[in-house]
Amino acid sequence: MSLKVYNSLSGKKEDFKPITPPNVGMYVCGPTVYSEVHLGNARTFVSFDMIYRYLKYLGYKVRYVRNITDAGHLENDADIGEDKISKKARLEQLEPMEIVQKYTVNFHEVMTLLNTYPPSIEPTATGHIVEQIDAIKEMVDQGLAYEADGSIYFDVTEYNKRFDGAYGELSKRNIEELFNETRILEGQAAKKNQVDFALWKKANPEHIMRWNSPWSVGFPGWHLECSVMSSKYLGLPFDIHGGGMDLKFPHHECEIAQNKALNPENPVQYWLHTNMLTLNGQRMSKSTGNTLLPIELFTGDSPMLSQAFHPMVVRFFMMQAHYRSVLDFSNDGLLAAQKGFDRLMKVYSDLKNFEKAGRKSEFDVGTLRDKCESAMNDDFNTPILIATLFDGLKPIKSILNGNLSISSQDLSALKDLYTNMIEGVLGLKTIEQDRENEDQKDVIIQILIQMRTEARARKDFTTSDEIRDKLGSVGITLKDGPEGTSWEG
RNA sequence: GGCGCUGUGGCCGAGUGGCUAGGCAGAGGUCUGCAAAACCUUGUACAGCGGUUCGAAUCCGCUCAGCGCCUCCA
Repeated sequence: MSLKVYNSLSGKKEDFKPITPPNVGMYVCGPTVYSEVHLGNARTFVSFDMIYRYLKYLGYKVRYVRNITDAGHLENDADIGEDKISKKARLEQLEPMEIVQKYTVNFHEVMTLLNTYPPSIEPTATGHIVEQIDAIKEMVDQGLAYEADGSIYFDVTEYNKRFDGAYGELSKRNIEELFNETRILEGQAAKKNQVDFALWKKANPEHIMRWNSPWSVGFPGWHLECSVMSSKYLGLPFDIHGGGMDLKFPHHECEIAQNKALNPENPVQYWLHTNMLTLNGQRMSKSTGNTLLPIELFTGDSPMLSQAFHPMVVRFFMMQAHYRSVLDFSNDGLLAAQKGFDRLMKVYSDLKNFEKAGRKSEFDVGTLRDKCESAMNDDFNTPILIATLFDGLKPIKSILNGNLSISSQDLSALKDLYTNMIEGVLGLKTIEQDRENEDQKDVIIQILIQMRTEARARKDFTTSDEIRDKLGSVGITLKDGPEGTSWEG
């Protein structure tokens, strides 16, 4: 069975056929680095990281391009629009590139904690001003963009005439209605039409991010960087373009228009969009205080959380939902995910250390692998993959305690399967403890355990229970098993 | 108002025209001085009302509820 992906452009699941196999080009819209990366961003990039990982698992050679938007992101589409980066810079009294640096570093830190691979290329908008100016010139020459008061706008009406009403093909939007919805905004008379969007904006005197261009000293429009950088590094057409659903319109719609203006064929084969994330059932919003930063999740520093959650638990939680479904973050959901994650990883880690293979196999690794792969081949269905991995836990436990025989060949295939799926595809890794600290703690607790064992041996349960209860009150749980007592906490 | 999505057992969350999702919690059992842990077993759910069908939670229609996008957003 081969990979199928849901293409937002057609609204259907389609067979995935790269243009030049085994190479795959994938472009994902990255963050605008003007504030700390938030959970929704993180989910999108974790989703595409999983997609990247699975494509690699299938043997594709993937060039994964994810941009950093560090300029040109307008606050709104009116002429009074201001660049997000420079606005923040004025607020914080910093150089614009200082803001960019600060939040780029923050973004990378969070992505590293969530165990995502870095993209193959991570281009910045400010590093491609020349290319953007060239693209604008080309569009002006073709009559698909016009100048107004030092700024350049894309002429959507003209584009639609030449491309058979293509504007709106991705977001399924009716261009006529967009025209009718025209609102009168102060100071935006320069545009011929409300739906036209900026390719170049003339900078106001107080605007501190600015570059020379043939038209004015200014900065590029937001949508242009992605068109320019995706085509520069992946060529046109390329295989996959991804991003959050909220970018479908206008951002991706505009990207398609720009790319078609520069090169008439469809720029992208498969458009993949990840769904949004809610927090306690509501959309995240700074104004209502319903927000959560990844860092707050990892440290537990939020009134919404009862405890800290390890980045791997967060990632596991995300992988338990399909990337095209809305995912609701809640403390209870994370708590349940943590338990499931621990159970899965415990057995997985025991499996890795298990060496006692038998002569024949009573367990069919191939069937399990097929199930894992068909789950992922069906538009990257990670919830099914995880369910399948859990299904495998029972026979694995039987193998571990000697009730089920497995050949050495199958044992290594089984280990490979779990490693490939858990670490490779899902991008999960075992939570490593602070070993040194743990060891010291263990020595102390072992002494108490021994005292309790002695008390129990002489049936002095008052003393033994006192030890257990006092340890319990500081969060250490004793577990009596057939091979003695162990602890957790 | 426009476009789109969702409504699944206590909670989270897949899927599907007839065949076990899975996780968490709960219940029963094994073990144990007791407890915890661990292990084993266990749930017959799919918003409501109509319709199509031999058969629908799965397809169609309506109703109700919720959500997202439509302005910057991943």
